[in-house]
Amino acid sequence: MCNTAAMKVRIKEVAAAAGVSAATVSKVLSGRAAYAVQAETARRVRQVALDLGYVPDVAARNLRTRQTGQLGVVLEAVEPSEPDRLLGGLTTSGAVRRTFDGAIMAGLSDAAREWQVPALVVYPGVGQFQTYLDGRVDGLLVSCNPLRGHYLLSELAKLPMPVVALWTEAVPPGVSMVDVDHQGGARLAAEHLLALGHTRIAFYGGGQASGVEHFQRREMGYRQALNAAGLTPRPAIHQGDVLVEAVRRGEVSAVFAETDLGAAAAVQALTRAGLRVPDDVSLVGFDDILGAEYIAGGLTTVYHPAAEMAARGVRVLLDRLGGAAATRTLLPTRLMVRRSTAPFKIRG
Amino acid sequence: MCNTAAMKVRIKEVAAAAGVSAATVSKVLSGRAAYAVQAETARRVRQVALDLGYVPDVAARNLRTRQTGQLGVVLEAVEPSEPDRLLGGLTTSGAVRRTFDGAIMAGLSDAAREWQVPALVVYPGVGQFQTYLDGRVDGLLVSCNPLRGHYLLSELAKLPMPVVALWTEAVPPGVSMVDVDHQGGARLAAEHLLALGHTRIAFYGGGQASGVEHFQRREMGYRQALNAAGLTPRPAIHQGDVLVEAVRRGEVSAVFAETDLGAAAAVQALTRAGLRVPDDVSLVGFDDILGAEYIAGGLTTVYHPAAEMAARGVRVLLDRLGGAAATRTLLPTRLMVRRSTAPFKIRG
DNA sequence: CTGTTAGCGCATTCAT
DNA sequence: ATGAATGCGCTAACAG
Repeated sequence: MCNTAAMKVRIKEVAAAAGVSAATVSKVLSGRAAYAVQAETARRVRQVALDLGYVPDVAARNLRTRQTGQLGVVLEAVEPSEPDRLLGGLTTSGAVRRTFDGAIMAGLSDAAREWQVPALVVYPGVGQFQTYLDGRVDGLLVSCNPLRGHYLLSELAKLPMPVVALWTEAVPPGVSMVDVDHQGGARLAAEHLLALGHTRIAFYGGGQASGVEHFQRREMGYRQALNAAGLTPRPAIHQGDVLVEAVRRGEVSAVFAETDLGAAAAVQALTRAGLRVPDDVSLVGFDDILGAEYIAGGLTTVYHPAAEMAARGVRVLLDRLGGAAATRTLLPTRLMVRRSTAPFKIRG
Repeated sequence: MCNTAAMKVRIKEVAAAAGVSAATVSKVLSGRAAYAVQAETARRVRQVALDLGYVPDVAARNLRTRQTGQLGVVLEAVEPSEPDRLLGGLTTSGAVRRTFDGAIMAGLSDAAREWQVPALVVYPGVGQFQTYLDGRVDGLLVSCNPLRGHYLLSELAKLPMPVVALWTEAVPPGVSMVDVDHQGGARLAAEHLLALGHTRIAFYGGGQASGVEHFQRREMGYRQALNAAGLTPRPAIHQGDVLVEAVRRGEVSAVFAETDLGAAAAVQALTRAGLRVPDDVSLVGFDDILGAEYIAGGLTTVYHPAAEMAARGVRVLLDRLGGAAATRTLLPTRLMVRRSTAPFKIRG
């Protein structure tokens, strides 16, 4: 039976209805055994609280206990009017990060549910970092913008609360970090192409020049795999027409694109030039974006565990709140083999 | 100068340092002119507060004022273990809604920033709807899952706080609603094809059977446009091979796909059958998803203003908190003409 | 115009 | 094992 009147019930009313004091109600509902309330009393209090639809007032509790159990979420992606910018040689927009943020929120929510976090608090503006001292949250999860995360992080690190950075490996001391293993994922992609017999493998993307940490790591992984196979990686290709020429000349039989969107752009350039994937050239992407199964009839790509990363971030933050030291975590990726890669064969 | 020690400063300390009472500090920082504090005193107080890095404690303020200024966000999409399901005849996964939720969060954040909402509160589990009575939020924004939104909404409508539903038109009385004009968008798509001279236009998707409100509206818009042109809409096509056959037989020269993902699937089926877009058949999608410019070399589609919808939701909720009545809003869409549509011509 | 007083609702002493 | 008293930090009402 729940009170359908929906008027808010106070602890005093529960106490009165149960014939005990407010203190006892508080003790019972705290759930802590240390308080030692008689079993029968506890049962009755719980029943009455349920009947009355009692929900403890969070503001009062937070004021009293000086903590909230709430975790703050800083989504840099949702900063105002992010200009379109060049990523991996491709013009993309805020849409990329919005997609990413959805996965982040899903992961955070799942983990919060699992670990009984009562609420996630999203501050709309990053604003003054002092804002985070308003007592709304006990700790902070920061989904970093690769292009700007570092300055913000160094500010947030000064706060007297634990901070966990997501999606970057470059964090100040004392800040925990959870990132996807971009380098390892890139290695997986390149090794897949090597295993198919390809030796002329190009990296298609913005390369080091883009200045994006993740993309640099992806390129490093690619180079690492080729080096390990005794091959000399060729310089990254940034433009579709250059790629087309290289394939035409037989200099390239397989391509690892920095991102799935980059792979889609590559497919478009190749297709317009009359080249086919995977018949004329094999192609691997990175991210496994929505729709990847429709790129080149099914893009082989590296799954990017964004939601899992966020979920892990919650766990890491809770551990820190429990007294653990700052940690560094790299999440493994997974190769999704589809139809855009094929064994190497001499072109006829 | 800001206090780098980051120890929390209380209102009393600000008051002492400024040589006034705590009440005066409160009045000054409230910003309300009604309190009439002497200009010089106010200036001094503000300066001291800044110097000391004073940030008012939210828990205390909320307890005293009995409100928080915070808006609750219910993202049904991020419920646990959403199973993959059939949407519009296509198997999609939580990835679809994650993408959507990212846009929602971006829109909410932008609007919250603009309208000075201090924080958005995301409850991890939908749980008991009574939970929302915990005093964390003054009102609720509900991003509805088209397949389950209605039951939850009817529960939330009972809460003694304003509720704004996003992404559904079917709301209980007293609940405000903001949705995208799916029907109008579909009309735009169909009218575009009609204007290009097409008369044999198919609807590709799950159709009424899918039970998804939005898709039903999209199909209705399509039928409306065809009827208005004096044409009789043919039954929706749900499967790629059926579509291929219809095109081959010349029964269909243009397709309006329920979603961009559906359009991508159509492209795949058509391409495999040797049919080309737009040479053999024109194609319009809906949603303008990330990567739409790479579908069929650039998919003509209807832009789905998810972020704008969310932003409007914030405004609507704030108005309700200000005393306004519940409202219903439909957001206009926009046709994105790219390269997948071409004028009708007899096939050679 | 400014200060004093009095709680908001709860969790925690410390008595009993 | 339970209850009375206390105060978390702030703002609203009132007095001066």
